[in-house]
Amino acid sequence: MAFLRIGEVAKRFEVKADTLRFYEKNGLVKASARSESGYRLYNDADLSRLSFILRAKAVGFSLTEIQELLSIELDKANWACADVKGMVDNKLVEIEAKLAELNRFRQSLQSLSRACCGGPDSAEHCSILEALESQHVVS
Amino acid sequence: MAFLRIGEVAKRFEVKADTLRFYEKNGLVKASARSESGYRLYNDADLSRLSFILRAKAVGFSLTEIQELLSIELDKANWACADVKGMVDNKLVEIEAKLAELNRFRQSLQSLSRACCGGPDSAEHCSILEALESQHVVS
DNA sequence: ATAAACCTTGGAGTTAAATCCAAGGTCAAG
DNA sequence: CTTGACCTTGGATTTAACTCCAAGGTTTAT
Repeated sequence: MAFLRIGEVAKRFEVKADTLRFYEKNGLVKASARSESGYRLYNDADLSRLSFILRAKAVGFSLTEIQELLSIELDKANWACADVKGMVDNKLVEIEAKLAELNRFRQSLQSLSRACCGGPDSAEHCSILEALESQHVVS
Repeated sequence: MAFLRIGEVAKRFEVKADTLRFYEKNGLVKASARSESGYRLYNDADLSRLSFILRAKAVGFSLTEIQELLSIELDKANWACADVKGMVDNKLVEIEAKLAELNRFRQSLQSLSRACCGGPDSAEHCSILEALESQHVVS
């Protein structure tokens, strides 16, 4: 169980040290120890918590939502399984929706990419909007 | 080709009229006509453009990125097919990555949901972090 | 013909999520 | 024993993306 200081952690996860302090201030990750001189020391558990946060952020969750998910972790004993399951299942629904939209978007861009000759000709006929309109679903 | 005023558009797309004016100010969608008295009038093309913007936003693109994609549309004649294809293919790579991450996240939450009894018992053993750790990929 | 519900503009305010700054303490290397 | 790279805190600033406000013009329903 090696301890890392904030700069090292920042480098590994490609975030600013300031961001880590910001996360700590907002109750997202807290270095579980301090050196004699007050330096933050992160252990493996801290790092997986951070990893979770960054991954959740990458898929579009806000810090508030992430905190909510992590709060389950904080005092598991005071949550009923049903609560946890409900919460997680809600997030799953959101994720499914995002996944569907993302797939749709990908399809559109793929069909555009295929339609586009890719050569030096004018892109007169490469229309993103046209490509997307084929999948259009507005009232 | 019916024209809609800003309030109607706002209602249909579930955004604020202010947001539409904001998008116009930032070069994202502009009502293609105005009434005698100066009211914005949106036509179908405007609406599909707006639809594109909102969908792109929903899958996590910033307004700047969206503007970039739409700028292709603006003066297609001055772009080579290769430029467009390159740009679109870049976005596709980003989308694939996001999709992969989202899938990974979903898997984790699913396995957590399955592991969680869902009953009234204490959630002592429902660990989001544990669930995610099984898929952990940090240096 | 007037109230209620729209719309206009310019500009100010808000929120989330950082990011930066200043003033100072710590630590390893030469 | 000092130089340079770290770290600390509190607080200010920035950026994106809205969101609101004030003062006033327009439309529509009664």
